[in-house]
Amino acid sequence: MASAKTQSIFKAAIDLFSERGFEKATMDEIASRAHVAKGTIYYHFKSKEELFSFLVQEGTKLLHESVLSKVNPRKTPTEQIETIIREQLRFFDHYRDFCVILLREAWGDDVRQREFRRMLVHYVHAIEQIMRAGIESEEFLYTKAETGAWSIFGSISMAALHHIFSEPDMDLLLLAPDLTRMILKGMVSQITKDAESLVDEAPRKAQ
Amino acid sequence: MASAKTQSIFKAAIDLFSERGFEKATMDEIASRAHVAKGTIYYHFKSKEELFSFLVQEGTKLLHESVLSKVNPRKTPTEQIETIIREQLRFFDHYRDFCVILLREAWGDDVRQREFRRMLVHYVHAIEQIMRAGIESEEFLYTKAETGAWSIFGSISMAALHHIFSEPDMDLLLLAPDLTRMILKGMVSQITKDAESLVDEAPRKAQ
Amino acid sequence: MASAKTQSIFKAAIDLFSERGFEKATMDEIASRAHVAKGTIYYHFKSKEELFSFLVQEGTKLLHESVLSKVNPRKTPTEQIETIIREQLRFFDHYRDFCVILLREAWGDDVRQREFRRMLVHYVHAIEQIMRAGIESEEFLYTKAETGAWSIFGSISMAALHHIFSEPDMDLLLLAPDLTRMILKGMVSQITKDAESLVDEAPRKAQ
Amino acid sequence: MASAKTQSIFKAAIDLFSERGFEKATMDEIASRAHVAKGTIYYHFKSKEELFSFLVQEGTKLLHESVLSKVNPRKTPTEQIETIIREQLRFFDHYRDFCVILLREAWGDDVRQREFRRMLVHYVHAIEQIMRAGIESEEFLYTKAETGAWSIFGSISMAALHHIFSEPDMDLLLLAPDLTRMILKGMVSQITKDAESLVDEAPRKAQ
DNA sequence: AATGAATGAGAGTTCATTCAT
DNA sequence: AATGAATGAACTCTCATTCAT
Repeated sequence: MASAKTQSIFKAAIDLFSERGFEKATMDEIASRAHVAKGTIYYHFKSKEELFSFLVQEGTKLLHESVLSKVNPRKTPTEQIETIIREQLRFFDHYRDFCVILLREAWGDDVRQREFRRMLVHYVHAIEQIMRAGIESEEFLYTKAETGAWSIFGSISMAALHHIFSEPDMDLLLLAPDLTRMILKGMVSQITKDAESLVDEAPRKAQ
Repeated sequence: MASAKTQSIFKAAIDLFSERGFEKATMDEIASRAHVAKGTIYYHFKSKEELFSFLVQEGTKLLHESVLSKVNPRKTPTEQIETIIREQLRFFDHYRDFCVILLREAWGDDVRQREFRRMLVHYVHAIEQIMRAGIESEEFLYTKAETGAWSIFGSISMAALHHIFSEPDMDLLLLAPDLTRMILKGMVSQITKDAESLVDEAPRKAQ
Repeated sequence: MASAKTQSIFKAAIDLFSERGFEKATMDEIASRAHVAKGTIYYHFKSKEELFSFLVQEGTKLLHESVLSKVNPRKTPTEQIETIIREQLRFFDHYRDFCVILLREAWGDDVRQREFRRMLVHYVHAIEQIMRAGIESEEFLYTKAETGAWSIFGSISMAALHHIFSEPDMDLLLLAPDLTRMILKGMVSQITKDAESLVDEAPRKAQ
Repeated sequence: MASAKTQSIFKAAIDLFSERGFEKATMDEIASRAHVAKGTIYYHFKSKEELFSFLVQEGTKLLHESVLSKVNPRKTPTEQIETIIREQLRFFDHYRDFCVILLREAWGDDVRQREFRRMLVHYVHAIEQIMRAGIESEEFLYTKAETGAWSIFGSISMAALHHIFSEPDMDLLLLAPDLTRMILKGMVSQITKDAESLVDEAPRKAQ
């Protein structure tokens, strides 16, 4: 599972799936970038789909671990969310290729895409749990936790994705302060916040 | 530009690009779903890329118009953002196929993808302008407008995308209240907000 | 179904399937011998299997028609069998390639092979019917008709097949007198026949 | 030549060549069914062709011995033929896999197939000799011995082959009485035989 | 303005064979 | 004597594009 060849195939595959997308990445090019013969890939992975699946599984597992292992469950939900934002940015910064794959290849009805979404859902669930705890303790405003979690995930991911393409040399961690503030405190400043009634307080029991 | 044939090719193409993605959608299937001969598509569009580009251009133009025409520039930035959230959700709800294409096909280095991003950037710029106005008038907390705009766009888009795949029958507009509250007021409730110092107030001049 | 291209693909396919067998015949070579591009074959036939099936169907249909149309149902079973031997040899002589395919590719558990056998069984059934009629009228010695029919088919086919490979220039029809005599009158001469009791008379009702 | 490994490779190869045919049987599957590593096969056999040739040689040698050792040269040609029919059926019943290989893989222009036919010809020659003796002694009707021998071989083989696929559980020896009668006495009953002149008496010297 | 038969470069995959251990 | 990871040539099949009609 971690021979030198397997490793180098793995690396080349991430590279190329990120660069060209699943469909346009070719096994020929993966092989040549991994400095192995094409047959060697098929000796280690049953098919292109399986290579991709393996990579996605390892990737999301790593995302899950990298981010959530940093979250201290004894801290407040607010602090936990703040950690998630920071660590997810750090992960995306480190694994830019995987980040691109993640946000591009998860949407569709292929088996591979469904499976990918399942792994992603698993990660977002963790955010959802923190939200629920915060709502329970009234530290957070009431929100449908599922929507909230995906909103947070989208906020971080899209900001990261945009910067990966528009400013490739930028350190994505620089986005953390702004994203944290926006996600936790919202856009509207204190001063005007009380006055407005645009946003209805959601009933605490509706869900 | 809008003959009956062109229209039906257009519809079929959106359908299939959304269903299968750019690479897996075939001209054969587009032709058959549009009830025209394959040659006919090439009579109207130079290539698959061009068909896709045309579709992306019309789509983002429509997104731009559908959403921004509803924004009243004489209202407050807060109200404008609220309108954008609602109208973007309405648009995504109406054009789910395009929404999927948008979020899946924009990321990569192909000409087609770059062009797609340029159109998208144009749309997000409009959000950015509103942010800047709000920050200027101190109605909004200070944030790097670019990051903020993409964060908002990501928040709405990802929540929508998730629900498109997990609850296909749901009316996406139902996400509006939660998203609006999260984006404008943030997650943290009033009570605890003052106490915490986790989120540093960003210096007003840094950008 | 009978365009010039389809015809030439058909011819080339028979040629090559006979020359190399189903597995070793390549679509590339079939295409080049048919003077069409490889894609053209796939435009007309879904797959190599389907091309083969089509060819087998046409071939066995032709065998069936060529041989059985010559059989006069008002003549005696003996005469009918004699016709079948002669006409099957004529067919094999004319379509040597198909003859080789027939006897080589029908045995196995692939869908293609099962289907092939079904067509073959259909042909041998016709021989079986004649046998049954002859047995009924006591013109023929009692024999299990199924076994008898396959015995006749095997006798003709194997003799033909052997000569196709060992004496490619020989007219297979020259085999007709010997085969007819052997099949109808057996090997043993009149003189000795009565004396021997080796072959038990089969009970007329056993089947 | 007969180590435990060689034996088990041999068995697995017969199995798979019969099940899938020469081309579709893979060395991987043969190795795995023989419970040896793939390299081991190549240690014992130079190539797939050679493995097949070895197997064919052993098989036809066994056929030759199994059948002809039962033929008593002091008995009449009629009795000898009767023995051959019975014993060939017994052999085919016992080695069904080899029987299928025999009748499927012998026809073609590959070296392997030519060699196979040479072995087969050797066996059929033995039948031919008996025929010649019978013709000489006027116990048999005059027939071109070569044609007659292949006719007999085809008759037995095709009947066996058909039943192997259509009634896998049947004992092939049950075919012996019918085949013996057909081959020795022919289809036509005594009563009508004299009357008919359809089958010309072949001139005794033509060959 | 519209067609669809024809194309061929290029994709994913298989597998007999080799060879260092 | 035996192994199995590695190879790459060769295979089937796909599909955007062309062009004569």
